Amino acid sequence: MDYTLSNIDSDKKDRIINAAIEEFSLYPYDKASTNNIVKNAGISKGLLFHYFESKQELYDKLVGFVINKLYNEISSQIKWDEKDILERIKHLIVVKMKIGKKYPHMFDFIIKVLSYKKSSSVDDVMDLYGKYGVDFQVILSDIYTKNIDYSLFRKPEDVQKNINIFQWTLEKYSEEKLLNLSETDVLDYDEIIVEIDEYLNILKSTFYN
Amino acid sequence: MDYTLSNIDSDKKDRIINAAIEEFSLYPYDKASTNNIVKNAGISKGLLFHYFESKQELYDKLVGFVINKLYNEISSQIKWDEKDILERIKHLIVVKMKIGKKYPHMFDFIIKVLSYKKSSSVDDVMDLYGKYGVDFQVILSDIYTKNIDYSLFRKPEDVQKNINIFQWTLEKYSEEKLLNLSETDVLDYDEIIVEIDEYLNILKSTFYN
DNA sequence: TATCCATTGACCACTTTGGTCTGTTATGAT
DNA sequence: ATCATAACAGACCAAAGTGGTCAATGGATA
Repeated sequence: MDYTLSNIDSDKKDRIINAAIEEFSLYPYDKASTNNIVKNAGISKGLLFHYFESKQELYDKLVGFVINKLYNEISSQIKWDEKDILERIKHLIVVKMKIGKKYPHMFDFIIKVLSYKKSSSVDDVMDLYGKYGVDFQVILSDIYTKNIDYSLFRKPEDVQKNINIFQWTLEKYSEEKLLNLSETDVLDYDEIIVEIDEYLNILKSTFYN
Repeated sequence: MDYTLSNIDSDKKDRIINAAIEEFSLYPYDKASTNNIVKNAGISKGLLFHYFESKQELYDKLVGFVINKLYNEISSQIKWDEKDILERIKHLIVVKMKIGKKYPHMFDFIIKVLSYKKSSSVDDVMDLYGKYGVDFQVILSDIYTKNIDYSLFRKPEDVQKNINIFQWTLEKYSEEKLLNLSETDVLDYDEIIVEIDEYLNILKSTFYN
């Protein structure tokens, strides 16, 4: 399976991918329109079906591409030697925001895919899902557990709930940040990290020793 | 304007409302299908257009009905004499969960409506939005500010961020609770309140004097 | 019996659907 | 220069879906 869709010219490829991701993240498979995709990608109907033999194949390849991309992006950027779970979460949030800025609908798309999980008829993609979808979710959970120093917490009996508070706080923070963003806005990550750090300090000073 | 849609038989009314809310919360106006609505409501096409003269009127009346319903439900159940913001938020969350259980898609629907805010051509509904949509958002903000005792906070300089942490934590909690719920499940509110109280205790003991 | 209105679903004109096909242009090897 | 092959366009197709209509039915009330 070709995760990169590399036989297509790079610029056009990005336009197709982005248009398709947007369409499939906006609407469920049946309501997603290939007409919209070609319109937004700025290509002809014929070309789309020259590259992909059907709407289904386009969708399947897209899932493969996106899961692969996210997996690589996240796993390569997480600092596994960081033992403080708050720093881990912060790092994940920033990575997610960066990806979300470049591919605005990638996360919506993959969340939809993983939650529906409706079996694809194409074996190749089920394999792919088994291979990467599972790994993808494993790595997400590893971030919160692997090599974490739980002795930092003031109250050992509340560790799980504390972690939830950490996670929920930072997730909502980034959601709201991305939500109030117009198309052309540029994210100032330094500024964001400063703001996140303020929350981190509050959380650390109250929940850690 | 008839907020109750009361000329329709109550049982059938609920089915139509729920089916329409679901369809409009799932898809944007153009992609929402009246065929789906009548199918899910278990009525004939003719009957829908007997009650509502067009798809647009159905949508407009629905917006009025839902905003009115939410406004009344929330404003009547909030305890305005409660000075602890955490208790306020907790109460709001529980109310939201109860509404979300009876009308599963009402909140998705209204969030979509309020965020798009695309001007309706029907004056009546713009008035309605001006009247209730604004009030609705005012009341939501009042919950977090009106008659709140801020002296409870340990660190006065962090009050706003602390409140954000409270809000985000409890919102995410309820979102996840409702998300992992199958259609037939019954919500045990006593149990939920116990669980929320555990979070409240943690937050109070760390952020309050 | 006559009136009335809720209710049905076949039906309409129109749009949109995924996909095809023929033709044209660009590329690049010989 | 030639020829093959790929890239690309867009008119076109049958099929499905769209919002909306309307004559017909059935049940209730007077």
